[in-house]
Amino acid sequence: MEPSRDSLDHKRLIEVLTMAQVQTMQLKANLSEHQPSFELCKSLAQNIHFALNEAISISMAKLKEQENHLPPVCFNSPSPDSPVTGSPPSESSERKEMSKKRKTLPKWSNQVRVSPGAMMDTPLDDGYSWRKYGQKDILGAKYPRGYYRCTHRNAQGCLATKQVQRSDSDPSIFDVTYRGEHTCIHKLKPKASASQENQQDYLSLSNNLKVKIEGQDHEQASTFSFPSSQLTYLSTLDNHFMDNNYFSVSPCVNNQQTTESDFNEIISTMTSTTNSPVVDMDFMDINLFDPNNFLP
DNA sequence: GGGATTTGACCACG
DNA sequence: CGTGGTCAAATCCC
Repeated sequence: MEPSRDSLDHKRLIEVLTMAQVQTMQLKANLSEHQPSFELCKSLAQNIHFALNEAISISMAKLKEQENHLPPVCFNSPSPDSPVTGSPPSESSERKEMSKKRKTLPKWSNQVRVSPGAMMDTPLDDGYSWRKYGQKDILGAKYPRGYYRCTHRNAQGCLATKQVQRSDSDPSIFDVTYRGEHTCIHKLKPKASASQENQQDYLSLSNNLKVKIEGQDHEQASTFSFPSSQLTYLSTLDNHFMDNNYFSVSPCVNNQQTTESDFNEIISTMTSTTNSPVVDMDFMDINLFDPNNFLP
């Protein structure tokens, strides 16, 4: 039973808002710590901003949609194979029938920072079993890029692949780009059962894990971060293909003695300094990395 | 011996 | 034609 586009958008809206809420809790928790990580706060605030931006964008687009009685716009960008009734408006730009070979798979990337001491070549075990099928020196990059595909490609026809590249600026950061969704019946981590310690391993390895989802047709991208502490990433972001970014960690929320004012201050500061017209999709240009936007 | 990795060649795309 | 992604033979490792 195929859900309607409308319900998909609503679902997406809920996901995004849930995301914002989760990140907000994490931000609060972090601020209540003895030494709040500025980087973490910045990252969380940025993610919240993105999430809310997207939520507003969805809402406004839906509103416009209803006003104009236009066919629904779906914000669940992937799944290009789904035969959407209605003309795709993005087809105006004459793409010369992009050969069906590449570019058809959804793509998103993580930035994984491993703990500085552990300079392992395997940045982050994401729970899937990968098989390396290539390595390439990339122009301008200090380190080669590794190409991996799902081990079950032959057995189950799983087309998921990923690329891993070490950041040349910071060798402890790996840029992991996922492509395609896992169709394999996959057992999460053949190792130890999903014990708490094992999950703590994930945390220690992913000090700062960013997930960037990229649609194929538009440049719009959403970015979310996974902080090292109190990782409680609940949403599936886009359950079309986000399975392997699903980290379920015991929600060890800190004591909630955070002063609401501190938190609100940061948020208000952020929104006031980045008062962009939210609907525009170019919010990636917003200078969220200016520390002045976040300094208390 | 079987599966994973390495590595140069090949190919598609811009 | 250069670059990035994939193939596949050779090699490695258990």
